[in-house]
Amino acid sequence: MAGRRTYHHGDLRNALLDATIELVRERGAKGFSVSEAARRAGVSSSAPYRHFADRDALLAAAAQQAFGELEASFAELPLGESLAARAAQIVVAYVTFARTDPARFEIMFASGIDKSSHSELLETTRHTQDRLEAALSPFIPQAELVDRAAQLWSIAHGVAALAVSGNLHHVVDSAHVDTLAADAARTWAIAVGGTGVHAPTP
Amino acid sequence: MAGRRTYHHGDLRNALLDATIELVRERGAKGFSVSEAARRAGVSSSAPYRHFADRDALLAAAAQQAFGELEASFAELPLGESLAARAAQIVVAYVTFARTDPARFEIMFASGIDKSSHSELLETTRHTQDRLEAALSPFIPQAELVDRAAQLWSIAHGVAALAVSGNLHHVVDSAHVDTLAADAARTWAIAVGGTGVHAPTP
DNA sequence: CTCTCAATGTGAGAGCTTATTACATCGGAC
DNA sequence: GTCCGATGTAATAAGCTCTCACATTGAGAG
Repeated sequence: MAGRRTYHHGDLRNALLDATIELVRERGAKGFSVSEAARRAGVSSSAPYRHFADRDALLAAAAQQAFGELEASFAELPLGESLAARAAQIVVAYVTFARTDPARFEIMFASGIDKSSHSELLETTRHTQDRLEAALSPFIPQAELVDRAAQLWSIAHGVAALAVSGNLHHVVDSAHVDTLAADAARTWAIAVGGTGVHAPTP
Repeated sequence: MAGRRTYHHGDLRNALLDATIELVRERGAKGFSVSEAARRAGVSSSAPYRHFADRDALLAAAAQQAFGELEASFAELPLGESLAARAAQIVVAYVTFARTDPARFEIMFASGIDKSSHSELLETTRHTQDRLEAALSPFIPQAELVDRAAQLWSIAHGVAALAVSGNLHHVVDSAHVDTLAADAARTWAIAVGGTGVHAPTP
């Protein structure tokens, strides 16, 4: 793979994306460099610029891939029957995603890329948000839905970001993080949804 | 200030900290460079290394300053009489802090510095967390306190981080962000605290 | 089957950055 | 007044981003 024989790589774009995640895993987003990614893909340091406009574009593409994986993990959820159950599932899935491979999470949210200048990435996050709203919609009045979804996302994101960055110092093991996150979601859901199931929505 | 006459600057450390925040404000944490900070302080590019071990140390010092400012803004809160009131106040203060000057927030959480290798910074965040716990302690049983404080911090951090990074696309004005944040905090507090004032803890 | 061209990769290099090192300057302790 | 430690400078190595002219090749037109 590294020592190719042909002049053309064949799948450089994907090789670079793989190298990017691997590098962020090893050295953090800050330690990532286009040169090193090229080196690992076995091409010259200028080759990547045939596939990505600049360093940020490469990171943005990797971020987009990661968003896809997050959404995939949402798709596998059994989808509980009450708001509290769903909220807890979603938040735990989000936190698990972040903690299982912090590098992906770092690329998505802490690599310093300006989302507003990468429209396709903006589109992807918006899509993920739509999914979240869809999962909550049976339990929440239409008028509140968008804001409520944003709140739940905030809870998930807050726990994930603080846990990954090591700010929840008292939380030692991953089970504790999950418990904390699930409990926060359930607590929130109880007050939102009253009995847990919203009045039959049209 | 920039064009100094003396060989020695006199207050280079602080000048560099100021330049750092200013630079992050203008170009983001990624656009910050030690060279440019030195240039703005009117010294050579190697002078900063007399005051900070490396680029990260300078960012970490700026982050610590920002944590101090956050704590100061907490100190000014009137401290409501119910859990819901306090929770909402704290969360709104946190979100306001982040949105008023996103550069500070970016330095604190998204500049890529490894907190575990800057112990004094770790200490500072721990202290901020202690303050939060103290504010909630009258309303929450001792056994739950640490986790509950972490949850509230997560809510605040989640809203702030998502809002600052432009991920809450439907939230247009700052008033809406405040409302969303305050409502999330109150919702959470209602389920946590029952009537609002915790029963005398056993 | 050959020719050609657009896509893809290379090498060299400009201009930036971080960080180090030997040297210069200065203010305050003595 | 002298000296020394703290602070600033110049020069420089090494690495990074990104560009440009040039090399190579696969795939379609004829």
